[in-house]
Amino acid sequence: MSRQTAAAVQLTPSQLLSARARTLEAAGEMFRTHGYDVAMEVIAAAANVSKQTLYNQFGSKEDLFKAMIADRAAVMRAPLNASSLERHPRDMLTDVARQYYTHACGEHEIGYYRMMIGASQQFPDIGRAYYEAGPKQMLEALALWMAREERLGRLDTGGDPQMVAEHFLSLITGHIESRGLLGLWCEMAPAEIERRARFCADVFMRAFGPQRLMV
Amino acid sequence: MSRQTAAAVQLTPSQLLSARARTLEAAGEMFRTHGYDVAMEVIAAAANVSKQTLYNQFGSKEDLFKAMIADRAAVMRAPLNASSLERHPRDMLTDVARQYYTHACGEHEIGYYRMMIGASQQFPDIGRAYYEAGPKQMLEALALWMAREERLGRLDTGGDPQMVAEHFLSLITGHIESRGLLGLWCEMAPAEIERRARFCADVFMRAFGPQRLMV
DNA sequence: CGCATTTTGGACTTCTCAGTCCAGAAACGA
DNA sequence: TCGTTTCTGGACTGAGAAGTCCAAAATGCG
Repeated sequence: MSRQTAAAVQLTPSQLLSARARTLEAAGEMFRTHGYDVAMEVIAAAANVSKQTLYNQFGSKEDLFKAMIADRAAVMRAPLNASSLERHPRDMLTDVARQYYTHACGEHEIGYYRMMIGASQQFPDIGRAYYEAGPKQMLEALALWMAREERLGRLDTGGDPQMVAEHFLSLITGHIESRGLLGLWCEMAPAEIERRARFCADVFMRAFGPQRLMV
Repeated sequence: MSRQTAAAVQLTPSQLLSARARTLEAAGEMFRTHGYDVAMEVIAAAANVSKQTLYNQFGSKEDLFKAMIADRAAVMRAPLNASSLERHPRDMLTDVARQYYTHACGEHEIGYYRMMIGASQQFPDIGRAYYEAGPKQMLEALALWMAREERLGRLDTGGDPQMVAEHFLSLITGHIESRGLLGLWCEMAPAEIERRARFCADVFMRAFGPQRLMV
């Protein structure tokens, strides 16, 4: 409704994107909140575009959905930046957990995840694509880092960094994700985030720190 | 098709159930494999019943769905039986993990879980009901047990058995569940189940066993 | 057996939604 | 400025599915 005048008044970030990118973003938003069943007319309205244009640009609903997924995949990248690689394992792990609790388990992200899960029944290849673009990346980066730390004698994964990395991620995400997916959302206060992040790192260090003690 | 003659030949368990229970089971099967979007006609066919009967008995699709959920909820019960409560923590925890890997993360169960997640967007109260009938029960039983073990000096949860129980469940379920929900299913061989179950119990005992050592 | 209830199949209505068509408006390139 | 391309909105088609109606068949009960 304010599309014509907005450019003259103020440019929000989304208005700097190409028309196609804006359309994909709106589509993502609609798919996220309404599921795949959302009507094309609704998506068109949300994107401030006519239904015909949607079909001109993307061909079909299925293709629009897949284009949106592909667009999203570029966003999810392994958040293990080089700078944090040099820190002490405990700090590094606390940071990973904190990153997750702060950015990756909000209502939006869980909404996308829920949508992917729903879609993976209808389009099986989408589930795989999402896994490989998201969790798997993260997992591999973490396993690589752990293998290196093990060689440095700062961790002891018993020679299976892959499995240990897998379980560290589980430790962080498991329960929060379950609750979020079922729609039981409760925002975590910063203090709670900090407490949980430290807790995960502590558990991990007690189990895989260098001075392991058999119980 | 074989409904009329089967009774004379052989009674499978499902044929001993009441008509209503059989209908609900078939409905569950269809909802699980096709999602909430299955046509009522399809459900009727799967239940060997006419569409009209479905409406006579359940009123509407939504009501049928909710009746099916309520029926399922009775099935999921906390699998912490009294007998295993007396065992050493490590054995007990290994057992919990083994139970999960053996029974609770198969294609069927994950399918139901996926369906609940999808439904919880459409019917928000269903997500909560499922959580409280399933994961929450399990969690509370585990936390209770941990608190007792802590009083006996066989565990050291640092006074927060609730959070520790939560993270133990995460440890077991997290990654397997993620993969399953996205449709990446890979059956685990018994040896793999055993290895993972022991691994989880070991991690836990190293972190929360009585002789904790600060790293 | 005979009456009441339930089930059946299948036609029917109504609604929603993917996808198409088209004529006029807008945007764009030279 | 002019011609081409793209976008728009709104009507339209066709398919699929929820829910209803009904007369005939089956089932159950006294």
